Amino acid sequence: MAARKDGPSLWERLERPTPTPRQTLSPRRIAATAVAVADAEGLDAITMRRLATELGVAPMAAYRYVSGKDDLLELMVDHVYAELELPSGTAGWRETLREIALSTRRLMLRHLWLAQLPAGATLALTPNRTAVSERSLAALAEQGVDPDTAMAVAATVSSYTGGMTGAEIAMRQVMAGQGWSDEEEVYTSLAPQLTYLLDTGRYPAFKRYIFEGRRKKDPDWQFETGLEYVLDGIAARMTSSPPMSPRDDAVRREDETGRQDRHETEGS
Amino acid sequence: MAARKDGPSLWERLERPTPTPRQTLSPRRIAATAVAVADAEGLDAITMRRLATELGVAPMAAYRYVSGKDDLLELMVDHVYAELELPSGTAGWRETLREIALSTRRLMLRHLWLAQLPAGATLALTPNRTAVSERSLAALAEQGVDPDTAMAVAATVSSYTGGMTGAEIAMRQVMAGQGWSDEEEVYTSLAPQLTYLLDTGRYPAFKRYIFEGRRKKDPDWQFETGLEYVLDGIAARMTSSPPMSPRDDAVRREDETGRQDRHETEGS
DNA sequence: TCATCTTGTATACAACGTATCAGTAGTAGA
DNA sequence: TCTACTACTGATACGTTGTATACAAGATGA
Repeated sequence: MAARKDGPSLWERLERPTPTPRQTLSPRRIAATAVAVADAEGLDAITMRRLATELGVAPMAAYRYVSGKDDLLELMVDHVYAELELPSGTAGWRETLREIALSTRRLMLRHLWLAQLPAGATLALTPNRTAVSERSLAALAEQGVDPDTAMAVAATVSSYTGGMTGAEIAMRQVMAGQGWSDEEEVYTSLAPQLTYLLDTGRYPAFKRYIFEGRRKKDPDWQFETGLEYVLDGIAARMTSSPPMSPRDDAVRREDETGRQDRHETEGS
Repeated sequence: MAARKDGPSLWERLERPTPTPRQTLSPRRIAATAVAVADAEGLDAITMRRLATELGVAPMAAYRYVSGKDDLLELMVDHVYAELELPSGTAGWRETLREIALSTRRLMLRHLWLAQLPAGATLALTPNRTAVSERSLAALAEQGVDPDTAMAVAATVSSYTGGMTGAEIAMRQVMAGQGWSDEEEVYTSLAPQLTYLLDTGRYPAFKRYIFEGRRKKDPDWQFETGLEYVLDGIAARMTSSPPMSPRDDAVRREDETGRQDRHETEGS
């Protein structure tokens, strides 16, 4: 502490690892690194300190770019939503919404930690997430659907998608933690909690599904079945009540919208 | 440290506050207390220490009853699901599923922290949560729906319900944090984040909703509209493909099922 | 050359979840 | 009535976490 104001000696200077090329950090790099860690080890591995070591930087360094951990999580969400491939644009509303739903599910399965986020964080209004909503709303507006209905429809599909996929991921992780195989010895190697529940006899219909369900191991079928229900229900209303003010001039062309020229956080 | 083995003196004994009536704790009391705190101050207020002081007990005391904080959260979830009023049983599947969805939404709005839980915890298989699934599955089985389809239907509705209500709660909290009033000065007092997004011009359909949406402040309408879509879509499939093996003997009566004689965590 | 801005670093702290162990009130045998 | 036992609660402590604050070193512009 004595030689503080004298500056470092020559030897100290020589020993200093690298003259730290400035600007080693950026929101992009931070997001990409955090996402890589979360993909590999789950959301619990995301720690400001862990992130710092992964970036090769002091624990507090990232705070120049994110105001705190919540910010970091938002950044991560936006970063991965840039991956989501949006349908090209000429298909009808139904095909558009369907493809967005399937893409979203694939995205969540690729980044399981998305399902571990508190419900609020998943819904944060980040640029790339908003682009997805925009695509859905635009497809509906093009059909002449009024804004309120369009939002209700889009919210319905995306709620279904998020909820269903979240449940699928939770189930997967329980099964992985339990070391289940792929076959039908479900009951014998059941999680103790579940065994207890079923044996109370209070859940016969649930039990029947566990024993007799054939599609238990087919999450694709489950997801797509439910998705068709939802889309069918929407379609019924769309055709029964004729579209209001089709080609309203307030409906912008969406060629100019969407994802080209995206926000900072992009690519991977 | 000297008089350790002599035991407390008479005066010490007299001074001891209460001779601690045994069994001050129980899972019920723990759950009820934790729920009360979370209801009043949000999930972040739930701390093992805070819980302990609220119970008037040492920080580690609760660990005799829950193995850790995750356990505590599960206990809380189960505790509040005991509140959920299940439909009485004679209505058709559609009315049953509809009422369960509405009840679930009301429950979540009463306990906003349910939406803050990581997606996995909300789906934990607790007795009272399973009772809700059971009720849906039973209503469908009674109609002769096979177990796989019944589960797909039930999962669809509950995914929709959880996702939609979670989004509603997140929105509410953003609005509350921003101090919005009830009227149409939406854009001027908009959250800065949202203002920025809209001004990029990349989200015209989204922007149109913000400016022209009439039902923005009507979450009941939004929820029920989407719910009808979902139920309509299910109904279409149910009638088009005739039920298989109606009154199959594997379909138990559900008079005996459901929620009477519930698990430990009950009431409030 | 010097002041200023930017960017990463060092240190520190309060709060958290929880392991461990000690104490103590009730119960059961003698 | 005494003693041993058991079930429960309390105290203490440790490692980790998010983050406030103050500082230093490279970059920049006069």
